[in-house]
This record gives sequence, structure tokens and C-alpha cells, in this order.
Amino acid sequence: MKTTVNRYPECDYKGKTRALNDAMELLQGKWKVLIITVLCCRGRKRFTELQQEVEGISAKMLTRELQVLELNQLVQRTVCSTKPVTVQYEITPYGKTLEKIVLQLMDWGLGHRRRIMSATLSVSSLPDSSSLCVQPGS
Amino acid sequence: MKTTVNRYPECDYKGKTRALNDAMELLQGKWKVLIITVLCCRGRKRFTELQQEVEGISAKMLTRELQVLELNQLVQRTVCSTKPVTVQYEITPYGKTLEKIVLQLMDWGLGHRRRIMSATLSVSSLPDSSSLCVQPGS
DNA sequence: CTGTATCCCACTCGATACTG
DNA sequence: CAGTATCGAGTGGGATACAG
Repeated sequence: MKTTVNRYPECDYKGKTRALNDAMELLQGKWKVLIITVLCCRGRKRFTELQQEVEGISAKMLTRELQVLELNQLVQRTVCSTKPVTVQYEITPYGKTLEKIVLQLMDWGLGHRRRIMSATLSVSSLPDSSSLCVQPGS
Repeated sequence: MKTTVNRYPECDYKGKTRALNDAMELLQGKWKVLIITVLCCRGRKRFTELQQEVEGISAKMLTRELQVLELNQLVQRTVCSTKPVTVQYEITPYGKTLEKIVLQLMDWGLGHRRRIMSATLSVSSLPDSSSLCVQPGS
């Protein structure tokens, strides 16, 4: 029983894992993909609107995450010099290139919840837990 | 200048963001997607082999992450009762359903690194930094 | 070989109060 | 309205030593 199969031999292995790390690091954290999704699917939003649509996020976190996304060119921030200033956030065309992947992740997550729920149902019922990733502790 | 576009109206918005959270939570952390990638692209591996291929991971982390992946049915663990026991880890057919998404993320990350590098090059050169996500501090 | 157990630091994130 | 500042709890993850 041999273990090393290596269907895809070397082919710049280091560069590829680094690329994966880059992508994951950028999307890491509790909020960034959600913000991206909202901006992708619901269009341009003001700060407060965003905070309402991304359920549970604090102003501090929203600010910080938006800064990262803007620095990485996924989101554009526009200040409107209205009476009290308002700020518009929108996804950039470049940010849009992530939409397809995020939507796939969403679909996968839908199926995963079904799968884990039915696998766990016999033991204990997770009614509507907002998170279901099975952890060693459980 | 109206902000609410709502190209995709309601359509179970809560359920979808929850699904996205499920997926992201499962993949969260420094190592899980890397482990998945290695098992997908390089085939069945023993514990020590995995630790060598996932560069920099400690035994503790590798154990913990593999447990989560196994509990979520992405990875199968098989103990071989050899002289000193050996353990085989392999991706499950279900885990394979993530491969497509992960490979897309990898591609995206490749492009992103190029983009950020060239955008930042004029200011400071990031030679071969293992991570490049642009952060507010920089 | 394949893990576990501990210790520990840094960082994430929430809560709250404050500002232009 | 759109943030910033500060504090503090909890956690992710590294280092090291130990175990079956």
C-alpha cells in the first residue's frame, strides 16, 4: 500500500501554496466574505446600510475590514461631501472576480449543512444553530 | 445617487449568509485548506509525510486540523496496525467536492499577488514575502 | 510513528465611549 | 453619519516535553 501518488507532480508547488495562502489570508476572519457578498449582490451601500445588512458586525470591525478590502482593491470607497458626509462603498470590477468563487462556497455550505445535520441528527438535534462546523470538543 | 440596487432581492438571504459562514468557518485557520490541497493533489499520505508537505505545521496543529476535517467528513483516517502503527489520511469523495473551489482560489491568489506586487512595486519592493495581504498598518 | 499535554504570547473581536 | 480610541476576554497557534 503505497502512499505517494502525486497525480500532479511538482509544477511550482511552493508558488501555488503561497498563492492559496495569499487568497485565504485576505479572506480570513469573520466578516470579509460577508461584506463582499453584500456588496456584490445588493450593490452600492453606505456605511450604516452595510452595518445593517451584515448582521452583527460592529462599526469598528466594519471599518477595519473595509479598509483591508479597499487596500486590496476589492472595494471602492467614495466620500460624498453632503451635509453630514456620507460614504459609499461598492465592489470594484476586480472584486467582482471573487463573486463566482464566493457563490460556489455558499452553495457548498448549503449542502454541507444538510449533510452534517442529517449525520448528526440521530445523536443530537442542532435546531437552528448559526454555526455548525463539527469541532473535536463536541 | 441611490444606493440600494438589490439585483438579487430577498430569496432566503439569511440562509445563504449562514451557509457562507458554515463554509468559511470550516475552512478557517492557517492550515486546513492547505491540508485539503495536499491530500487532493498528492493523494493518500501518512501523518509524517503530511507534516513534511504542509510546510511549517506542527504536530499539534496537524492533529487538530485533521480531526476537524475528519469530523466534517472531508478526510478519512485509517490506522494500519503495523509494527509501529502508521496512519493513512486521504481525501473523501465528499472532500473532493471542495477541490474545484480551492483550485479556483489558488488561481485567484496567483493573480492577486501579481496585481498587488505591481501596484506596490513603485513604493517598496516585496521580494518574496510569504504573505502579501495589504493591511492598514503598511 | 503518531500523536497528547502544557505553557504562553499575540492577535481577533466585542463592548463601550467619544469625535468631527 | 461615519467613524476612532480604549479596554478586556477569548482564542489561534507556536514551542516544548512527554506517551503509547
